[in-house]
Amino acid sequence: MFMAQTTIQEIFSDYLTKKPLFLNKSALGDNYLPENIAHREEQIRQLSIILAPTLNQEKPSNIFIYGSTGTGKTLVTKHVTSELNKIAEKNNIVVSVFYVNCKMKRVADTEYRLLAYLCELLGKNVPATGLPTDSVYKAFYSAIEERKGVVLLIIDEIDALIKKIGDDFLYNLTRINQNLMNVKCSIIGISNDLSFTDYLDARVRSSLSEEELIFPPYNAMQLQEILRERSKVAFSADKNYDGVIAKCAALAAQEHGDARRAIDLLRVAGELAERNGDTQVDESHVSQAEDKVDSDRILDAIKTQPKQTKAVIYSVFLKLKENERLVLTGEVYDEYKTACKKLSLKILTQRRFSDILSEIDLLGIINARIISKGRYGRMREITSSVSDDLRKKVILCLKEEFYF
DNA sequence: AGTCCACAGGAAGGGCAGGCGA
DNA sequence: TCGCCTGCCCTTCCTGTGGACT
Repeated sequence: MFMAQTTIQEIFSDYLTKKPLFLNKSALGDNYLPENIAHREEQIRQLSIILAPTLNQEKPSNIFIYGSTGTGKTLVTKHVTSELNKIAEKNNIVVSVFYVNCKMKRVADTEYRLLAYLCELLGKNVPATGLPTDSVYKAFYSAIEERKGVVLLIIDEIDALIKKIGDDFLYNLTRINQNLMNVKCSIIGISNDLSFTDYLDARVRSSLSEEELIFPPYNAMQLQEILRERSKVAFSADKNYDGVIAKCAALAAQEHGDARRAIDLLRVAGELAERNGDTQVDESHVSQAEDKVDSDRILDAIKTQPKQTKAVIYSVFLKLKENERLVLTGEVYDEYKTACKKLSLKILTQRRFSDILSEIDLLGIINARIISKGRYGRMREITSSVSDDLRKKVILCLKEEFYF
């Protein structure tokens, strides 16, 4: 007991006396808005031009923004709209900006939930279930109407939502101004999927993408510059981080120039160094960070899933461990049934099971493709999109959660 | 050319939790 | 409180399908 206490005291006093690696870790966080956004000058300029009529109380065009993950779409949009807000406020112009991310599970992943969430943002509470959708629309319209002036709705990861619920919702949104008297409402849709508009009805497509902006991926040099800017704020100034930054940038550039990944790598490398008690971040920390960033993302995604989905993931991974490379739908369903019996969980039908497989495919946890084995049937061929180590970790993690 | 497998995935509907108005 | 409505999750029933086999 006494030993333990000294150890705790040692840890805490060590922490206090040691010079911290991080000065301001939030500069490497998800919600950090830097003052200068490097290599996005053109996109910022274009977006500002499109949104400028707002300041005359005119409705700006609806905008569609494309680009793969970590190309600065959300950041630029938030930056430009917040600048717009500042100027509007200074000149007593009424502009309201609302941001929703459709990937938020059980918050904005159906038409009803998204509308309910928007109502909440607009200051009107709508119950989580029970109301007909058209009355939620009415609540939404009246909440917007109270705003006056111009309302900008930023809908992030809109491709994920539309693939799930179809484009009727977008059709209603594009006609929103017909239902509004005092307010002009514009939509800024953000999509990771460049071919997303293929899914849309022609009418929706033309009215939603009155303007289009494309965000190209960053190259390694650009990523380095971004990281250098951030590291100036995040870390103590007396150390040299060039090697570390170069490595983070190179790794992220391989993954279609994803700046978020580069920043995550740098942050996690710093955290690992700090935890080890090292005084300097070096390239070995980045290598460790690479594994950790991937596994944390997948583990987080899995932890927030409902029980049945977890059981399906568990069965897939367990079967993959046996079969090494790939598994087929039928095999996994059998494994799933066994797992459910063990867990005294209700066994869902193959139909529902098939839908859950599609969902975890969309989450990027597995890769499934439909193959035909001739007279031996048509089925999904499932491979893992995560490393063996991580798969083992997930199995252990779920075992712990399920108590066996 | 026709058959047949083992599913994929669409359509319809049931049960449940929860809201609303009378 | 009650009857009726809704969205969500799920089941049941069904049609469609690519290609090995006959």
